[in-house]
Amino acid sequence: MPKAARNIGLRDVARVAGVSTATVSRAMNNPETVSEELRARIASVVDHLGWVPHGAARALATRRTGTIGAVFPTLTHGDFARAIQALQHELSKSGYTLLLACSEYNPKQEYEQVRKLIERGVDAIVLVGEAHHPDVSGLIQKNNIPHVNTFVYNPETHGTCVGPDNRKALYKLTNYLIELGHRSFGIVAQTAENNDRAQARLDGVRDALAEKSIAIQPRHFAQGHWGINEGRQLFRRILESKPWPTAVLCGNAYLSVGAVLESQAMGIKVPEDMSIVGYDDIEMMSELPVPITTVRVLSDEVGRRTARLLVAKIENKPIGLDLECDAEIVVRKSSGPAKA
Amino acid sequence: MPKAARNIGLRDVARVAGVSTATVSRAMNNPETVSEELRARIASVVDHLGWVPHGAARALATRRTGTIGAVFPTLTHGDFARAIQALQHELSKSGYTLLLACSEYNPKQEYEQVRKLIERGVDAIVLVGEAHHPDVSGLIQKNNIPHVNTFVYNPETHGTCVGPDNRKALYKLTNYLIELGHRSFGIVAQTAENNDRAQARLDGVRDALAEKSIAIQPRHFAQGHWGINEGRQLFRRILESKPWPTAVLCGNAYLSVGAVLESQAMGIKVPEDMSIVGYDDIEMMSELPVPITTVRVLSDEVGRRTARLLVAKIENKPIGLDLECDAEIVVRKSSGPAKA
DNA sequence: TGCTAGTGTGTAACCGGTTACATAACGAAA
DNA sequence: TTTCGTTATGTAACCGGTTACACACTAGCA
Repeated sequence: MPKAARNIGLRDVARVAGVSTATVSRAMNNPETVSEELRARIASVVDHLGWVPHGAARALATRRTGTIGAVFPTLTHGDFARAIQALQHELSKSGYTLLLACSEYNPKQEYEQVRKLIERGVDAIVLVGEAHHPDVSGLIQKNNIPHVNTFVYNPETHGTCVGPDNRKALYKLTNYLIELGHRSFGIVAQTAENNDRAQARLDGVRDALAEKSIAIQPRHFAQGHWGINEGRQLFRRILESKPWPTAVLCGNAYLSVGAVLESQAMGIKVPEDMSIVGYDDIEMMSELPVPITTVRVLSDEVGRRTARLLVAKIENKPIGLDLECDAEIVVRKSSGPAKA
Repeated sequence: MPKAARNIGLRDVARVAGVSTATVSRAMNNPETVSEELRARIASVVDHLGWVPHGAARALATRRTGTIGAVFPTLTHGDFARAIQALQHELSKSGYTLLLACSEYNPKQEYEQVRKLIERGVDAIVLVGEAHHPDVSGLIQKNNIPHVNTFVYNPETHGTCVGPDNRKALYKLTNYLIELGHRSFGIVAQTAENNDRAQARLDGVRDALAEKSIAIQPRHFAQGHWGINEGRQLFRRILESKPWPTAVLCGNAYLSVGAVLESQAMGIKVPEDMSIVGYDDIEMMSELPVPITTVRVLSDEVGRRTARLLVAKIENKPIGLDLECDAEIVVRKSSGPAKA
C-alpha cells in the first residue's frame, strides 16, 4: 500500500501561489491587509487545490475553537428542541458551531458532559437552569469560560441567564385563575428535584395562593416525570376523591395535554366544571378539541438571545439585549370562571 | 495588565514529575507501556496541577478530533430528537462528542453545514436520507470521511445507511388497509421535494395500490409541509367534495394527528366511516381519544445503531449489526374494515 | 564473557495553522 | 537627495500535544 499522500496544507497553497504562508493566512483572515492582486491569485489557488483549512491547527494557534458547548436535559422536549435549533442557527451566523450533549436530568452526567466539552476546547458553554452539580461552576470558572444559563431569568444573577422568570409567570397565571373566582386548586407538577425551573414555577403558584390565604390539599398535589401519559395519571390521581379542585395547574405542556385528554375521557366538562391550564406552548395545545390556556414562552427567542449573549461575551462586546424573555398568558378555552 | 499566565501543559506535568513529555503522554494514552510506579507518580501530578489535555493540540497531532458531525433537517420533529439523543448517548460511550447542525430541509444549507463540519475536522458524518446536494458526496469522498445516511434503508447501498425501509413500510401498511376492504384512498403527504424518505413512502403506497389496480383520485391527494395544523388543512381539502375515500394515509405522525383531530371536529366517525393511519409513533398518537394506527420505527434504535456503525467505520472494525431497522405496523382504533 | 532480545524511557521532529517582528518598497516631506 | 512614515510581504517561532526512533538497561543464552 502506498504511503498515504500528505494532505494539502496552507504551505502548498503558498508555494503554488508563490507567496509566503503568512500572506496566505492573512488573505484568508484579514483580506484587507493583502493587495487586491495577491488576494485574487491566492483565492484561485485555494479553489484549484481544494484546500480546506485544518480546524485543529487553527484552534491550536488561536486558542479558540469556534465551537460552543451546550448541555440540555433532553432533546425530546419540543421547547428545548426549538431553542437548540434557534441557538444553532444564530450561532452559525457568527461562525460558531454547536457541540451538543444531554444530561438526562442528571447533575452528575451534566458535570461529566461539561468536563468533556471543556476538554474539547469550547469557547463558551450553555446550560439549562441555574441549579447544577456543585463542581460545575468551579470547573467553568477555573477554565475561565463564558457561560449562560438558559430558560431562567433571575434578576440577582443578571448577565448570566436568558429566559423567562418562571416564578413570575406562574404567579401571574395563578392570579388569573383567582380572579376567575377559583379557590380550590390542583397541581400536576413536574418533579422539582434537580430542576430549579419547575421549583420556581411551584413557588410562583404558592406565593400567589399564600397572598390570598389559599391552601392546597395535599391530595390535590401530584408530582412526577413529564409526558402526556404521566399527565393523565397524575390528573386522575388528583381526582380520586371528591371534592375536586375547580382549577388544575399543570407544570408543563405535555402534562397539561395529558390532563385535558384524561378529563375528556372522564367526561368532565372543561372549562365549565373545571379549568385546566399549562405552561409552555406546543402546537398540540391549541389544536386539541379543548385548546389549553397556557403561558407562552418563545423558545426560539430564548435560543436566539442566548446565542447573541454568548457571542457578545466571547468577543467582549457590550450586551445590548433584554435577557428576560416574555412569558405571556394565552387564554384559550380550557379556563373559565369557577363553577358557582 | 499582567501578561496572562501560560496555561499548564503536558510539559509542566513532565517537569514536575521528573520525566519526559513522551512518558506523560504514554501514561495517559497507553498506560500499560509505562511502569506502575511512574504511572502513579504522573497521575498524582496531573491531579495536583489540575491539568486538562488540550483537545486541539491532540487533534492536530493525531489527526482525529473525537467529534462526529450530524446534519438533521430539523430538531423539532420528535423522532429526530429521540434519534439524536440516542446517537449522542451512544457515541459518548465511545468517547465521541456530537457536533450538531440543522439543514432546515434545505439542500444548499445542508451542503454548507457539511462543509463546516469537515473544516472542524469531524471524524465522521451523519446525514438524514440519501438525497443530498450534488456536491455533498464529492466533498465527503474527497476528504475521505466515513459517513452514514440515517432513517433510510436501501439494500443497494448497504453499509452506508441505517433505518427503516420506508417504501416497504408503507407498502405493508397499504396492503393492510386493502385487506380490510378499502378501495378508495386519500393521501395526506409531506412534500417529497428534497425528501427521499417521503418519496419512498409514497412509492410504497403507489406500488401496493398499483398491484391491485387501484388508482388515487387527484383530489384525494394533498401534499404540504408537516405539522398538526397542516394535517388538518390537508385533510379538510381532501374531503371538500364527495365521494370521500374510505381510508386516508398520512405521511407523517403530526399530519395524522391533525387529520384525526379534524375528522373529529367534522363529526366523522373513525374508524366506522373512515380509517386514518399515520407513520412514525409519537406519544400523542396513542393518547388521543381515537388512538392512531401507524408504523412504529424505534428512533432511538436508529440513533444507537448509527452510532455503532460510525464507530466501527472509524476504527475499521467489522460491522456486526443489522442496519435495517424494524418498521412494525401498530394497529390501533383509527383503522378498521371499509364501510360496506 | 559476549551476544541477542525485550523492556522502559528520553529526544526531538512532527501535526498545520497564526502572528510578532523584520524587512523591503515606495511616496511624501524636508 | 535624504529621511521618515506607511504599506505589503516574508521569516520563523510559536500553539500543545504525539510518536518514530534512539538509547540504556536487564535478563537469557551460548
